[in-house]
Formats: sequence, structure tokens, C-alpha cells
Amino acid sequence: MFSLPQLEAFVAVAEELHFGAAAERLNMTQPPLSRQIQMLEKKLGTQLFGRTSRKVELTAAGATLLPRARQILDMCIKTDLDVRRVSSGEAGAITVGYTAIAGQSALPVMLRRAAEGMPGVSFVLRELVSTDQMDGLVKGSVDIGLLRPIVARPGVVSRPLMQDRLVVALPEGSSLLGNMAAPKGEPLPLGSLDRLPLLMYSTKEARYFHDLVLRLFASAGAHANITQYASQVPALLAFVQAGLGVTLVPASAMAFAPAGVEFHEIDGRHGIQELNRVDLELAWNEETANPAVLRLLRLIETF
Amino acid sequence: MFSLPQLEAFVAVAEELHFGAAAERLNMTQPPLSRQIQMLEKKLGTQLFGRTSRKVELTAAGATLLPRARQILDMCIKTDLDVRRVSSGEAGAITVGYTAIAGQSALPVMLRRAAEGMPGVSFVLRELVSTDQMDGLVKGSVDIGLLRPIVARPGVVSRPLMQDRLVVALPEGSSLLGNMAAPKGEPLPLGSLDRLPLLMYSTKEARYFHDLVLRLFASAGAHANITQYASQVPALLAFVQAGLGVTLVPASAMAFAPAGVEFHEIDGRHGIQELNRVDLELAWNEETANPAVLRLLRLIETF
DNA sequence: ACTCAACAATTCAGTAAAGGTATGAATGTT
DNA sequence: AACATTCATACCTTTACTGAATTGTTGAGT
Repeated sequence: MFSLPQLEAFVAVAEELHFGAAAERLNMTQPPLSRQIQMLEKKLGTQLFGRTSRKVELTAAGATLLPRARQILDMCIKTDLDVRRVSSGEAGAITVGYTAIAGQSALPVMLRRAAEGMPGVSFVLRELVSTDQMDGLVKGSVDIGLLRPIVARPGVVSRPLMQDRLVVALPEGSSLLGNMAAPKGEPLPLGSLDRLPLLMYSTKEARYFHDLVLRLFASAGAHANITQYASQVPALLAFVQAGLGVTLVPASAMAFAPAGVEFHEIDGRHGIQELNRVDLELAWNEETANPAVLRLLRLIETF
Repeated sequence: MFSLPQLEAFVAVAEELHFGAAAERLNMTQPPLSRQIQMLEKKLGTQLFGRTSRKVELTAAGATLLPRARQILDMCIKTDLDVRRVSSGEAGAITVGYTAIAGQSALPVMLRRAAEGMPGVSFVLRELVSTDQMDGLVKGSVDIGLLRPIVARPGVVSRPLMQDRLVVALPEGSSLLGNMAAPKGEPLPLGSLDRLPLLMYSTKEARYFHDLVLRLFASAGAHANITQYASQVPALLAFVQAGLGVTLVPASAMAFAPAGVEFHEIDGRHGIQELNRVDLELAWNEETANPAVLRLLRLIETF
């Protein structure tokens, strides 16, 4: 196969149609340039120039090679630049894992600011539960995770990003609460949910919420009568909408609740207020080699 | 700038993710391969692989480089093949110069056979009068000429391709001939055209026809009463159609005559038959370096 | 905790390739 | 006919690549 310096030499001679002038342009002397062209011709098995001691002209094969040689050289230069830009973090791609709820709250904010502060960097979005994000962060298939504070795997570090609280979700106008019903929008003590059919987070994919709900119920002295498990907030809200029971969801999930669900703050007395705290964390692999990720982390520090 | 062997080395390592295996695939030993990758990384100013003694993985910069490196290498291979194909005449382009009349007779035949016999070769068509074709053949801007037997310039050689004859073109139903009129389609002695308004080929661009017409008139003892000059047959026929006079055109031009023009063979007695001969030649530059042209010439020899 | 196996990096010597200088050969020009 | 121009060749020096042997490091197994 020919070499890139040979292609450069060829293009220079083809444009100048003069070995001496081409050699000068290439910052070399004429004899080695002649030899390079001869080598190239030998490798391609054909004459590229018709040359006498008075005139140099392209052959048909040379005319075929010229535009292609230019294209190859251009692509090499562009590739060089692209790799440098990616390695400096100026360009690149970041895969973001996020929970369904973060997709409605923290993610859009982060993307908006990143689009301003780091143009040229593109984002690949993957909605994943926290544990799957953690796996992805270890394997490298996820660069940045927006997830719940679950136990971190080795090499993955995180920092708090947002706090939220749980609110009660009820079927609208339901009689589930009986005489303990509260006017729409009023805070509700968790005791009102005692023994009511509770739509619960699954222990595996949504252990963080599962444990938090149980802690809140225990703290309020209420019994959790779990009738159904689901791992995603939208699925739980769909059950509520169907009148199958009540559940607790992050306040930010109210924004995408279906019709037919009403929400109540949780009455914060008796120490419930301190327990009712949902954290969202930003997590990344400590050893990430993606410069765009490092740049994004620095950018996030500023807000 | 990086080199092609470095890109090959990079692609091999990126695909194998193992220096030893990649080295084997490249038919080399592992140490120089490691050095090639190091050189490439140095030239690009960034790590392309994250490597420990147990594991090799692509960095973001490496992942950016991989598809581009493949593309560059593919393009090099394709370029190599294309140049070889052009140099063998298997592919390529041939610029054909042709006169307006040849464009209706010899050219379509030649193109049809060439398309069968030399697929992969494309043709660039340029309608030119014979003298311009001759210039083009010398300069190299025309590879093959379909032209009249004019005086050849040095380096240009030719061979007869087709013979034709001149026929008389008259305005249909004209009274120009007076009592010498012949029934449509009947041969006409040139004497009938004595002193009639004659639409003539220009001396410069169509000297061959100009001289031939004058020879025919002289041989028939008729006086050529030239009233108009033109260099192209279609222009002369338009004048005839307008009733401005008579002219002589190659018989093959009858195929694209406008309505309102009638044709008569020239009466061949008194030695006119031998003079009335229009040659079309195939001409090319003896030193052409275009392999496709050489192949076409060989192909033409066969029919 | 120690040894072993795997694997990339380093060292060193030999060789192939690229560049430079001087010169030759061919072809128009004065 | 002498000269200028220009590409090709010969020869030498420097650079860069290659392979063999070796080292260093890191998981895995006992």
C-alpha cells in the first residue's frame, strides 16, 4: 500500500506540474521527491505522470488518483482534529443514565445548561433504574448517572444533586379513606393510610423507595398493607388511577401524573418531616477516561 | 501526521483488544506493535487505549478514531483498486469529439458497441468541428475524434471509419429549378443547380465540405452562386427550409432534416460518382496515455 | 501470603527506508 | 553551438522500523 507522504508528494506534483516547485512546497529537495513518485508509481503498478525533461502532465491513472488522494489527506487531517477535540473534551458524547423521575426534573435542567456550556458535546440518554445505572457505570456503558443513593460499587463516586419529598397519591374522589378524608390539597397524616391497600415499590429495582416508604409507615405507627408491587412511578400511578389503592411518590412526579389521581403532602409532625427526604445523586466512574465527562463534572460544580 | 501502518495497527488492536493477538494478525511481533500505538498516541496527543497488564479498552478518543481509521483505510484500498483499473483500461473516461453529422451516424454505433465491449468506461461527448477536434487531440482535451479527413497535426493519426455521399437539398415544392425540376426522389444532375442561390459551407470551419462542393460543381461545369455561408449542416438545412436556396449535405443528414426540405441523389454520370465521396475518420493522438483509449481502438479494429 | 501465568513495556542490535548533495541526461532556447 | 532548465541517477548519511530477549506488573490459584 502507498503511504500518506507519497500521496502528499503526488498531490503537490500534480498541482504544480513541476518537480522542483513541488519539492520546494514540500520543504525538500527534488531528487527524493522524484523517487517518492517513482515508488508510488511502482506500488500502483502504473505511470501517474507523463514526464519529459521539459513537461510534466497527469496520465489517466494520475487524474483518477488526484481527487481521491486529496480526499484521503483531507480525511486524515479532519480525523486528527476530531480526535484531539474529543480528547480535550471539546467534543464527544456522554451517556447519561437517569431514573424515570429524574427524567422529568434534574435531567432537563442539566441538559439545558450543558447545551449552553459545552456545545459540541452530544448526549446519549438511557432511562434506567438506579441499580442498572450502577452496573453501567462500572462497565463503562453509562458515563453519568442520575440515581438514588444506593450502595455504590467500587470505583463509582457520587454527590447529592437534588432533594425531594414523598407525597401521597390517591384515586380522585375515592372513598378509601372513609371518614379520615382530607380536602384536596391538604396535608394528610400517614396514619390515615393504615391498612389501606398500598401500591409498593419492588424490593429489587426500587429498593431505595421501598425501604423509605416502610420507614415512614413504621415511624407513623401505620401498618403497610401491600397489595401490589411495581418498580416505576408511572406504573404505580396507573394503579392509583384505576382505584386499586394508594401510594407515595416523589413530589416531582406530580408533574406527569395522569388525570384521576389526587396528591396530598404528608403531615410532617412526629419526626416524619426529617425522614421524608428523597435524594437524587449524580454518580460517575472515578476512572472515566472520557474528557467530556470530566468537563461536565466541572461545569456542574458551578451550579 | 500519523501513518497508515499506524492506523492499521490501531484498528487491529481496537478489534482484538489484545496486543499479542493483534500483532499476530498483523504478522509482526508484539513489541513493535506496542511502539506503533505509542507513536500514534504521541502524534495525536492523547491516549487511545486504557491498558493495564490484564485488559485493553478503548478511550473516548480511541472510539472516535476507530470508525474514521477504518474509513481511511477502506478509502485507500478502494483508491488503489480504482487507479489500477483505470491504468489497465478496465475503467476510465474517454472524451470523444464528433461533428454534428457524425453525432447522428457513426457516434451512436460506436457508443453502443463500446458500452457492450467495455463496461466501466464512460464517455464524455463534445460536438466540435473537425479543426477544433484536431486541436483538442493535440492538447489532449479530446481522446478520440470523429472528423473529416483534414490535414493532420503532428502526433495525430487517423483511419477511415465511414463513407458517405452528398445529396441535394431543396425547399420542398420550390420553383427554383424552373423547368429542370425532377420528381421527388429522382436523381438530379448538378447542372440543374447552375447559378442557383447556393448555401455554402464556410471555408474555415468546414473547409472539407467547402472544397468538395466546389470540386463537384466544377466537375459538372456548373457555376456556384454562393449566397450564404454556414459551418454546420443543420444551419444550412434551416436556410433551405426557409426557401433561401439549395445546398449539398451528407446523405446521413437526411435523417434529421426539418420538414419542408426535399432531397435528391446527385446524378452520378461524367465521373461525378467518383468525386462524390464524404469520408469520416477516426483520429487519436499517437502518444495517448489513456489505457481506455487504447482498448477502444483495439475494439474498433474488430468491426 | 506466595507463586505462577499472562501480557504489555523496554532494551538493544541489525536493517530497511528516507533525505541530502553532487552529477548526469535530455530538450528546448538564445 | 553553447546554455538553461528540469527530471533522473548515484552515493552517502541519518532516521526509523523490526525482531529477539528481557523486564515489570497484575490478577489468579494454592
